[in-house]
Amino acid sequence: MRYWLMKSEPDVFGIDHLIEMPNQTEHWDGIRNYQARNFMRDDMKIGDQVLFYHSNAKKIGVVGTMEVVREAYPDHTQFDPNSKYHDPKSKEDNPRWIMVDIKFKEKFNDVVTLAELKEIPELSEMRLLQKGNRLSILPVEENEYQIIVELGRKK
DNA sequence: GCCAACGTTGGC
DNA sequence: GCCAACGTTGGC
Repeated sequence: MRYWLMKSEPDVFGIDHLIEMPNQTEHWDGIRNYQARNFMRDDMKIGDQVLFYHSNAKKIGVVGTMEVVREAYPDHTQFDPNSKYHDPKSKEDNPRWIMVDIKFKEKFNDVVTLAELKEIPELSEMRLLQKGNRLSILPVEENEYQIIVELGRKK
């Protein structure tokens, strides 16, 4: 089993949106970065555990956890001319972009903020905290995942 | 709103 | 293949 962190802007799709979805499950569409896509396509498996991260928010940080419930399949928004994620270069018979399905697991009482994460020595190697990181999907080490979930549950 | 740090595009 | 110009992400 692997561990991941996935970013989303709460104004667009936050953890509360996920909680309100049918079966508390939603497809993670709109990924248009090749590295992030490759993580989803090649390495993300059913049962993988995921930290839900709010970016561009009043309170930036990890807000809860989710689980992968469906592995990579084509992201339909790439073929929709009305979608902001429309990609005219992507062909139906050879889709460029894919997505996975994610199910809600747990919401912390409060955000484990980015500032807090930066202060924890054990997390100093986290990819999330490295300079210049902009990937919206990142692998997380098991111990890093455990530390963050423990912090969240104490909130 | 600013801007650093990327990633992508396209001319050559 | 190089690289300038442009676009995006995301923290502050």
